[in-house]
Amino acid sequence: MRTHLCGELRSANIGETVSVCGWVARRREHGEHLAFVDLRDYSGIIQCVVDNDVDVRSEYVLRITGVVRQRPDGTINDSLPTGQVELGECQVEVLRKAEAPPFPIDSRADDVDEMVRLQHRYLDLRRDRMQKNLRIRAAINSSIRGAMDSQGFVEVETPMLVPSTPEGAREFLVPSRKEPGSFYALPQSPQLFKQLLMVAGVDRYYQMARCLRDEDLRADRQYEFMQLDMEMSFVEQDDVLAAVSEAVLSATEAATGDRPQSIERITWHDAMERFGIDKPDLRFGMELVDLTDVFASTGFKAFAGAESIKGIRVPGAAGDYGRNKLDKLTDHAKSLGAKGLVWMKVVDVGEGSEASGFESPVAKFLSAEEAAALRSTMEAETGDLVLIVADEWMTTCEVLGTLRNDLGRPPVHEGPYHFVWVVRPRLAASCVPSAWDLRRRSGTEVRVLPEPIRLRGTAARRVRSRSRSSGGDLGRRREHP
RNA sequence: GGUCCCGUGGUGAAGUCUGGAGUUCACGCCGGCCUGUCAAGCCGGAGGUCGCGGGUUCAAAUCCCGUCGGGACCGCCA
Repeated sequence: MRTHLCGELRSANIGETVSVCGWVARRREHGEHLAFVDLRDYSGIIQCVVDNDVDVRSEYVLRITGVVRQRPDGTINDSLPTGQVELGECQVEVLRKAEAPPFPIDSRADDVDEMVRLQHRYLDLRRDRMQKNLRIRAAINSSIRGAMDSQGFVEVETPMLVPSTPEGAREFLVPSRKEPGSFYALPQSPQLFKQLLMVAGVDRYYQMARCLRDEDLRADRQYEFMQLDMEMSFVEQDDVLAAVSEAVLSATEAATGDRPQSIERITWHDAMERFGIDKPDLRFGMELVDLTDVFASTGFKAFAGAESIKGIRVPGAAGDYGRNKLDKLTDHAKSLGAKGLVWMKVVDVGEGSEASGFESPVAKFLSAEEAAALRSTMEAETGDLVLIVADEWMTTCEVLGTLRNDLGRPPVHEGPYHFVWVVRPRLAASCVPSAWDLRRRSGTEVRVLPEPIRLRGTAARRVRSRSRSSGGDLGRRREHP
């Protein structure tokens, strides 16, 4: 019925007689015997030159047979991949007429109420953006399956109709026909039964699993979503990370066209030290800088004796922050648990300027040596804004980590992606054994490190753009851990 | 379970606080003009139970109460 897709016609096709099928994206009339029809299919748009007495309107389904020809000088459209050519001598066959659509079938529909889009889902999905979403998703799933298959994983689907499990999110319930009053539960996570597969010797299992959770919605949360679930036998942590990394890198390549070199690894402790959060966004700098040594013997009361003093440098931001905004930042820091926030603007040293090189309410409490050491340690330059917190280690890290994200983070979807494994998570909130507050589930294999006593798990989580996107752990499998 | 916001021609908004004729803007739609446009241009036109119900008022899109629908957030989310 057709010889080409609309979006694939190029200069190389000039002179060929082709047939294309698609929907009328737009019609531009120019007089009695000239009109342009933009025909659209999932691959793109091709401009067709037709006689104006042809009765076609928006979203009519057509088959057009014509000759590919170079567009006349001055009429080339660089914003279209097919913009060098057009279809002439067109024979137009109306396959199906259409009513005027309730909303534009292009990017303008992004602003239309979602309920309206859902009422006419077939029109919404006809849009370029939605077509691309469907195809990217398919490509990602395919690449993940390829990566898992090539590493010897066996895809096994686990049951959807199961008994309820006590833990976790609320489950959707399905009434039983044969036993009135009884219900099946739909799995809120796929790992039911998968350990059976390990015990049975399947060795490597995976599943593109649908998860169903009957929890209240949020903008980024749905009742159902997909997870890559996997389980491996006879392995150490490196084996697990390597296997998942392969799937992640393949999926990224499928989605973006670029394959990251690798996924770097950072310990939980380093993540807190450098970024103040256990899911750091590595797309930008502004790392936390430790200043505890700089102020080890300071006379400034707010710093003296603090367990941890750290700072972040906001490049060139001094001019953007007046007293009012800085007061709000300080209040924000306090609401996050800090005792206070010290801000310092970096100014020129020398004639007519602050002798310390800092403009700040607390500059006068710093010695010349401390000011110089602060400046060099922070690698601060004129015009920068330096924010300092002195508190208990965890508080210092978390407060500055939050400020770092608030002040420096790019928009969520701004690439390139920067993946990182966070390993050796801290399992307890306190280092005092009597106050241990276990933060992860009990199945995790625990290694107790000496001096000082800290619990370290073998769990790992993968982070992308500050969002946790995967996690897991090595379970206890030995008689005596 | 809770807090807040929004429902106005097919679409998106303004009008609501401070009541006074269904008023306005952009897009779309219909008709006309137009031979190189490309989210074409110019001229004209049609199209609305202001979500629904009740109340206040001489008068309600506008104020009050209720209700339905949608959204954001809190709780919740191994």
